[in-house]
Amino acid sequence: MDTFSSRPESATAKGKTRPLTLSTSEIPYAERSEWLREVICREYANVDVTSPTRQVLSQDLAIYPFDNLRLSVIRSSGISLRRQPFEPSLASHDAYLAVVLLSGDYVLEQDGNEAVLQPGDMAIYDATRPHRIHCPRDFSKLILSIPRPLLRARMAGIERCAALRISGAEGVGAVASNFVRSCGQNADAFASHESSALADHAVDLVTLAAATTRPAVFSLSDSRAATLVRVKALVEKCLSDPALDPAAIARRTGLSPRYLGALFGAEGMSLMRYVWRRRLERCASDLADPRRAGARIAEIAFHWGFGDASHFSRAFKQRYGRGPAAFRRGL
Amino acid sequence: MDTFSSRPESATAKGKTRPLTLSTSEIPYAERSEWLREVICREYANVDVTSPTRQVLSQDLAIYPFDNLRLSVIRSSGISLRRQPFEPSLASHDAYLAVVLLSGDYVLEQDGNEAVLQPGDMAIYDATRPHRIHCPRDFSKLILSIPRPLLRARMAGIERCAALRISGAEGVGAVASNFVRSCGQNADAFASHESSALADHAVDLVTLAAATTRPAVFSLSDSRAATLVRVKALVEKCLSDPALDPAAIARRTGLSPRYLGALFGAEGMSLMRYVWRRRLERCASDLADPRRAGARIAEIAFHWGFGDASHFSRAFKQRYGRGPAAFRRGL
DNA sequence: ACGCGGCGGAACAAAAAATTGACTGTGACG
DNA sequence: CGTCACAGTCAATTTTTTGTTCCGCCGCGT
Repeated sequence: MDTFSSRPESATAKGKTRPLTLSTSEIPYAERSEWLREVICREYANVDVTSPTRQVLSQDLAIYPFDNLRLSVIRSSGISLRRQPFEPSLASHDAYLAVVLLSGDYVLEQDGNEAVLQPGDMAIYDATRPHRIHCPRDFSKLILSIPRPLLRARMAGIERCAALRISGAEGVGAVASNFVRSCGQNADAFASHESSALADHAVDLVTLAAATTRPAVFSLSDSRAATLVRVKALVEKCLSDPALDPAAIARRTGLSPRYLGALFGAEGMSLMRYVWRRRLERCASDLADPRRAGARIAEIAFHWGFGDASHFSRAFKQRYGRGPAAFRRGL
Repeated sequence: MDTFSSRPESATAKGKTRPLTLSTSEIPYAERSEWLREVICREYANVDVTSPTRQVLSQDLAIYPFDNLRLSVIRSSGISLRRQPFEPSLASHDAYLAVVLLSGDYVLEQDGNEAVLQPGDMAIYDATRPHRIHCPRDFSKLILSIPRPLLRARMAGIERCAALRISGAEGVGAVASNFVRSCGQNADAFASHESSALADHAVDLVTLAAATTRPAVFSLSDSRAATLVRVKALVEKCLSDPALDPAAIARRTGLSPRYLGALFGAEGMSLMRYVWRRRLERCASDLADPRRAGARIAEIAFHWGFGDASHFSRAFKQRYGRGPAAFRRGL
């Protein structure tokens, strides 16, 4: 278990995050292939590892915890990875991987799609389903591991995208790719609340770029799930409106209040309950945000649609165990 | 009205945004200064324009509408801008400007803060309040114009930050600076809904970086920060009074000397230390000013409240690395 | 060593804000 | 259609902030 060079640290006292670093450099040649397979299986997905050139494999990787995401910086010799149809998966691996190629060549195949990446390009694929990755020579890349629910919440049609290539040459793809690269370069210097904010932006930018690349896939309205996503997006926009009630949401979405109730009921939550939960989450996030350190608690509450400080205080304590003031001070 | 080269287009049918581009290249030398003043006043803020080197001014700018923001890409010869206290303002100019320096030198002063930028660095300032910008030679920059309400919604303490420098060398500042630069490079390719999403991210990142840079300013609560600003303004007025001591400031502000100390202590500086720094900066600015080339150094020092020339010389050397005379000769 | 002016700590009063408790309507869910 | 839980209100109570005064410390010039 401790063949590995350094240990993960979620966060030090100062709030800085420290990476888990791994390297083949200390591993005897004969064992590298097996060692690498174990590492990749443990950290990303169950795959077979082979060397396309029959040369000795080498790889260095640094994995930064990034709120719910993980950002990995990887330098590697040529390598081939393949995931077979029936590999079992750990729940913790139920994620999409967004890969940003820094140098070298990278070919990714999944579900009959083939993505050939140039340095700077990005690709998204589902780590839990069969895929093949082929890199004929030395290369380096970043990998952003995005838990499935997180991604699904922002992009309804995500299940339909396999090995989706996003050009890093221009437009939103370039911005997103650049952003992830900046994060990779500066990952040592982030405090934990910063990582968390940046992770949010990263997911958002990647999905935005994906949507731009493949508008067709995502507009196909599938069913209730798509509607739900739409409604949630609407709610998100209106959160700060104190006069937000089921009727208003119904009007703005063109659905009947009853149907809305049913939609959310299927998720085990009522519509208004969802709204309140989101509002509380926004407040909590503002309270934790140093940018808002000077703002009065009641102001934050009011800003997110609460009409009454005392009510807010109670609701908050109910959800987070401690009152808003306590929450702000000792996270 | 149509002295200008191309027209703004909010959005074409395809959703692409097109920049408004302006250039001095077609303007006769004699009219450039006036033309540039008009352009800057129309697009950004009412300022005076001068050439620090008495050379002919030249400037190219492209302004991209970016949802509620505007992103400008600017290349310019050396230039000095100054906004006076009582300039009237258009409502449309009620914005903060985030400037990202691409190349050259840039010195920005506002409310007693001085920001000296390296390429890659960022700074935020309030376009509606007095400020001075000094660029001794050719430079290029991006400007992100952020409407005040937009910024205020995300950052409680925004009113307090004047000429806030954000290092682009590392951490969140680097990510934010990079992001804005990416946006600038790809601004031609964005569809309007993309611009709008990116604008959101840009504001968020800039504020996040700002918060990281100056936690002290933001950890102050609103009212305390407001009194601090008030005190600083008072100090600014009295700088040249040699009999300015904590007691005098206390009397004039109606606060106790002790409280004043605590106020400045929160910013990591003591009251008199601040006064000194400001006096030195005023002296430095006078020393660099060709109009005062004839004034004796001691005269300048006395004028800004120093009582003793030798004391001044020592303090100056401590802050600026060289003595006042050397400073005046070669910057 | 001595006095002076500025600096920052502790104790404290007043004011403002946050939290709690008791009580009331209304919508959610069976 | 009844029950129940929970959003909202008002007043009482507790905690935090805002400033104050008093005091000792330190660096500086003599």
